[in-house]
Amino acid sequence: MSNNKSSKTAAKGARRDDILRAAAALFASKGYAATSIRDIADSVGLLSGSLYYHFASKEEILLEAHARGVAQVTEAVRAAIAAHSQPWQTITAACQAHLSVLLGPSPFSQVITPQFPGSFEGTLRQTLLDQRNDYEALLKGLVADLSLPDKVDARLFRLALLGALNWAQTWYRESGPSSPEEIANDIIDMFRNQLDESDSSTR
Amino acid sequence: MSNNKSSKTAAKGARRDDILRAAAALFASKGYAATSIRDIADSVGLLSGSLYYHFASKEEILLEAHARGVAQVTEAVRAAIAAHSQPWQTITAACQAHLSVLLGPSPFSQVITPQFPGSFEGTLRQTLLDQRNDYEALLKGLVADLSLPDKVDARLFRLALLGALNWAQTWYRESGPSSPEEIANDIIDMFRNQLDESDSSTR
DNA sequence: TACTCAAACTACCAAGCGTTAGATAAGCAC
DNA sequence: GTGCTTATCTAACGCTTGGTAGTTTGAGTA
Repeated sequence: MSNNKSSKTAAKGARRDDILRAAAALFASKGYAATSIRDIADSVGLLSGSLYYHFASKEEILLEAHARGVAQVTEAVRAAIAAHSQPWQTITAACQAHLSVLLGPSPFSQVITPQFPGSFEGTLRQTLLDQRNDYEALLKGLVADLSLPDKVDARLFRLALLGALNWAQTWYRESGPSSPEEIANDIIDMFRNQLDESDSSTR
Repeated sequence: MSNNKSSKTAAKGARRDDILRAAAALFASKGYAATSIRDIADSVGLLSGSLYYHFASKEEILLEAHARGVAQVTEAVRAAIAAHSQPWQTITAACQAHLSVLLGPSPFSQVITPQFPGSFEGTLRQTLLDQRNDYEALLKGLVADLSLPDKVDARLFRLALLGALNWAQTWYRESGPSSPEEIANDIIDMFRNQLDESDSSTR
């Protein structure tokens, strides 16, 4: 029965997913080093040894969770970009997508930022960096399209914007007054007006 | 001999200082959870048990290192503020001081940011938050003095600015093209011009 | 009914963890 | 020089860590 096979596959995928999801949530809230393999197993209702049927190591869990987080953000931003053509509208939509995934319910995207600071070493560190590279390149392109005035350094603009956005992970509460999209929009506004004196037609 | 006593006190203080310094550097680079008491002892040339002559626990080391970091930044910013009176000049000087300490050689200030994300629980978490509160209040005052236009939310302005600045910890390299002061200055510029159409006299 | 196999469990390992207690050696005080 | 203090080392404690090996379970297949 093909139905059988597919449900089995789905079930297996679901288990992996559960584990990754639980691990991502724990990594995001306590940090990677402070999260034990037993914490993860507990939170998904298994015993510690059982995780090694699904994953080869703790590192593998981190890498896959991180990859999913990056993929989710990238996808959302790609979709947002595709829906616009005017550069400032495009980057605004991209920032909204970025922040709404980052502050949204998915535990994967929350793994991305706080872990980063260089806390890791060697191969692990490099793999994490590689996973981000495509996304960084995407953002670079968006900033380049803005054709900023010469006096504004595009690199610093991108880094400052990204910092302002990502920092929201530190203080954002779902119960607060603004949605992620509103926050992203307001932040973009702060970065904008002085830069486009000659091109405020779309505002 | 009073000389004797003072040199003794100084020596003791110096040891504590060495340990805190080494611990702060390790916490900043590997994270608190991933840093063992033996790592700290090794890096200062002692054995693990000996640290407990100087500190009661690993947590105490973190708390004191964190407090020193916050104190260093606060002091630098206070001094910068005192030297100016015009609001935008004042906040610019404050941001320069903030960033130059944060990206400077002191390991203490580097403990402040990356550790934060909520990674800690209970009393420890609250104590860390309390240590930051005074500094946050200081910044709030600076932003309030700017008398921003009504359409700009002062809270979001402060958080976005702080995010843009602090994010530099992620990407700043001493070998890069800009100094912390230049970076802070350029970031403030990005946030500024659109906000003071009526008050650009000091630019 | 017997076989297969995914998916879990049980039980353990060696290493490392934070922390403690007691011994030791040097320096100052009387 | 005897005694107190400071700063360290030695050695161990109980516990947790990431990881492994072997066993059991239960459902699907022949």
